[in-house]
Amino acid sequence: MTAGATGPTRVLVVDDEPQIVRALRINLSARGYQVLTAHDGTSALKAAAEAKPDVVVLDLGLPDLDGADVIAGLRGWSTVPILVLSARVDSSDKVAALDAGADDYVTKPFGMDELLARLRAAVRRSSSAADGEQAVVETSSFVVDLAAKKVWRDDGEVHLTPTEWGVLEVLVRSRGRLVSQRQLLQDVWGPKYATESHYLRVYLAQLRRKLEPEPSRPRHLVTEPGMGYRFEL
Amino acid sequence: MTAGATGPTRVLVVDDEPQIVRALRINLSARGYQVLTAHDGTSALKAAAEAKPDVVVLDLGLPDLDGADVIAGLRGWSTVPILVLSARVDSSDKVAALDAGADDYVTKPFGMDELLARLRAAVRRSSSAADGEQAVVETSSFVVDLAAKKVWRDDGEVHLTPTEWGVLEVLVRSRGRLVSQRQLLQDVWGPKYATESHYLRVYLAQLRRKLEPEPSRPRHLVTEPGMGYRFEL
DNA sequence: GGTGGCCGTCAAGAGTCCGTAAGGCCGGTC
DNA sequence: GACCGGCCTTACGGACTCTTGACGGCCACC
Repeated sequence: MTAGATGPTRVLVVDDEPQIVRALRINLSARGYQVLTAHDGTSALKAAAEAKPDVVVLDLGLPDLDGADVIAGLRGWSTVPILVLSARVDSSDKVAALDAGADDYVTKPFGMDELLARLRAAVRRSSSAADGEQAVVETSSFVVDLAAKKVWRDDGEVHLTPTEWGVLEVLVRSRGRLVSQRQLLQDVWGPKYATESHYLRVYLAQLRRKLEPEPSRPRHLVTEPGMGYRFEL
Repeated sequence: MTAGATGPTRVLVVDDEPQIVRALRINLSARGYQVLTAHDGTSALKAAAEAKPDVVVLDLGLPDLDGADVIAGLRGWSTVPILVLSARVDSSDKVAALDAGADDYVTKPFGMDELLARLRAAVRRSSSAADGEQAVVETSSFVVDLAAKKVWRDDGEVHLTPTEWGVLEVLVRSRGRLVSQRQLLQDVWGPKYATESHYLRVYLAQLRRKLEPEPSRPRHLVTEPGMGYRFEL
């Protein structure tokens, strides 16, 4: 549940050893991450500023800048999670990096499984922290705030019942995509109700009456006959 | 979930080896942390619910519960940083713990310097995430000072009982957003009370009587039937 | 042209949830 | 030992919501 903008998680990999970069790129891409790379501290700072990655994997042994300087350079304007990679096992190096603002420290050689798990942990933390900020979806006739659980129309706030919310939330969360009746029923009413498609007719009608400008000709809560329902902006 | 502002950082140390507990207690206390301890998973969950520590140091080799269960038990209601301590170096253990919701993983034997640095990093993250909150919140009919734990109305200071304050604090901290009954109960009474929703009816009524101009027609402490409660400015 | 499936609409009873008030229990204080 | 404040529990009336059934329109297929 990354904040606001959907899409793949962007990882900036900073290392001057091509083998490491290559191994990380392969493993991360295979798991659906979008991978950006930099080979020295200067270009890393530049890339971070331009691409705004969701997490940074940073090797400390860079040719141009000291590792602590790179961390400081990032921390000056960003709270992006930084996962430090280093060949140095000395604890004073770890302490220095962590106190400079790194989020985690992994020593080379590292297990790819462990690195990926630590990466997941770092991303999970930062996304849940930023949660509740950008959960607002806007259409031409109404506005949905998923975090606050509120809906507005031009003429003011609209009150929804819990079940109405359940249905709307599932649809809005997969905006644009088709949601099957079965899926919708299971998410809102539970697995036992997967075939009670009558419920959907009742509640979709209710939502349209409250939200659509012309309830009989819905533009945002659309029926796909025989398949399911779709929320369109 | 980090407690307001003041006071020393509270660390909950969970380990069944007295030597480790003792070493951590000495080192942490010397650096100004307030140390709580538990020697098994059950009492750890209980202590966490009651004392609301700012960070948890958790050994995985506990006598009663599996480490993953302890993590899951905490993550069910809290986002407190969890730093796992373990003798197992196998990477699958690390992956399991991190994916269960742990924030960091340190293998025994560990360097105290490194552990402290990782602890600082974990605390720094969670406190900066909770940062940017205003300590004083003002509505049209009363004023709440979260740091001082005080409330005023036009006609002077209002005395709240500890439980009343707990409820109000959770609601004010997520102002505007809906707080589910479950969330509210878990934050104020602890995870075991997640279904005792009649507590909320009683205490919300009490708060309204003390704070709302028209207790029977609340404007700031609003009920969303079937879903939860919401604090509005 | 008929028929059956699928969807939308409406209405009513059953059931759930909420607000309110009052009483008992416990621990602290004088 | 009596008092008191705070917390938990219980009961009840009322409002709202969910569920359910019936009916009509639309379309595709026979």
